[in-house]
Amino acid sequence: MIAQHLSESTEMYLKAMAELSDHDNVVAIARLAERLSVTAVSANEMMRRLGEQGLVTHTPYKGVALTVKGREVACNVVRRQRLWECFLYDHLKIEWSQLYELACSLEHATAPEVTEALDLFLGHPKTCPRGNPIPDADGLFVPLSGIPLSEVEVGKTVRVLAVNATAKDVLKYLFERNLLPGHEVKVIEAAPLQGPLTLRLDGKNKDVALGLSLAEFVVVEENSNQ
Amino acid sequence: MIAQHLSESTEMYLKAMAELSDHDNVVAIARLAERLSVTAVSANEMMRRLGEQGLVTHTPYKGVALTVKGREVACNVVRRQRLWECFLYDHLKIEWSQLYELACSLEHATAPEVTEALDLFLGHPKTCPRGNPIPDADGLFVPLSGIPLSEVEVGKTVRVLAVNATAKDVLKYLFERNLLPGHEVKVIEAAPLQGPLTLRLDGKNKDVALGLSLAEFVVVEENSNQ
DNA sequence: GGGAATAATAAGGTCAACCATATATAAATT
DNA sequence: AATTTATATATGGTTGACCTTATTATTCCC
Repeated sequence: MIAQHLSESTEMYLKAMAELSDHDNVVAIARLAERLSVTAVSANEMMRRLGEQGLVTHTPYKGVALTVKGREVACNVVRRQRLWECFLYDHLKIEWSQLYELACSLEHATAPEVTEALDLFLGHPKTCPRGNPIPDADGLFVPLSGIPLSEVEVGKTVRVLAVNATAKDVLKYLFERNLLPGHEVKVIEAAPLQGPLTLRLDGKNKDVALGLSLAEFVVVEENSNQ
Repeated sequence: MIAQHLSESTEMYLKAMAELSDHDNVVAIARLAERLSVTAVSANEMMRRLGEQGLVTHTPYKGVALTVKGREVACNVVRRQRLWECFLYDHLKIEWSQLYELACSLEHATAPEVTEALDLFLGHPKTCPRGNPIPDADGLFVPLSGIPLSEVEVGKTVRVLAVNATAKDVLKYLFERNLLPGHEVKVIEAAPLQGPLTLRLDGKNKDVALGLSLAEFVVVEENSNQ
């Protein structure tokens, strides 16, 4: 199968689908539109086009899903994205909260030979600085087996596996509070009515309040200690 | 002056102008169109648009020239291009003849903070693997003081300073014949009627024939020995 | 079962960057 | 000076990816 060049727009839609799809792989077009900051009409049009290209399937009133071919492309886009994040962070010392955005521009301009040479240069990294797995050249990767911090029971202590946010301001906010892969978080309290969590980081004294919708972005390991 | 994002197309036009302009800085629109593989009509349209943005000036029937602002942008594009060439060659071990093309895609997707971090990472290189100078963050660089190999007198021995070609096949051809920066070339013979040059490389026995228009791409130092 | 919310489609518009064809104008050459 | 050649402009068309404003269809929930 010859990989003709797909537009930046196409790659962004496919990547967003891969990032948003859970269990059944289906994504509501409205969610996609939201993530990509376009109108629902535009997203619908795009889905028709991608459908014609055999990259997605659309079940009206249900949502869209990646085809095998679509998933292949999406994984490759994610691969490029996360490899660039590694490079920008480890070698260029770019600020953590800017990684996603800056790597995103580069990913669409990266030829296969550059992707593979970069992977080799970086020593075949398994995860990006945000903690997410990097698909290999065949699109394979070990999915994160964690749960959102928002679902952790009060009193438990867990370790952060990854941060799934993409927006720069959200990343900056989490970075400033040290909610980064590898850090330990104890859930001290969960305020009622979707109120914020109170967290204790790395056993330190100072506690941190975190809104529930922000806590959804933070993926932590499921099995806690004590 | 706030640097709003210019389109890839705009950057390519400005870069081509910087690469094609000689002495008086003026480029014929037909040359530009040729280099960018678009029709003269398209190039004319684009020059009107760039003129409105204050990036170029167009003197009808004479040609176009970069304004100060346009030159600033162009130098920055060239800077990004050549820094990426260094990275791709020195660190990713990408094939020499592919450097221009692959770096070209990346250059348009490179934010200022990445450019500067890359420059630092690379140790502020002065030239790219093709031998061309890399403008600094202010757009300053020492222009090459060389002449095309096509203009060297028969019998003289010169050193290659840079290769100005951009097309992959041309670069591959020159690479295979070792016409690379740093190598020594003796012009053995120049065939009449725009015929090819006969060259001796690095004092080796085997001679190389090179068409005149190809020899124009090879920039060599002016002052020869013997 | 009926209405509210959500989703899809239809119709028409914009914008950048291309294209072709035709005509007008300046420059260069004889 | 006249012709050829190069350059410029006018006109109209295309494509991808957006947009808005209806209108229609479906699903969900009381």
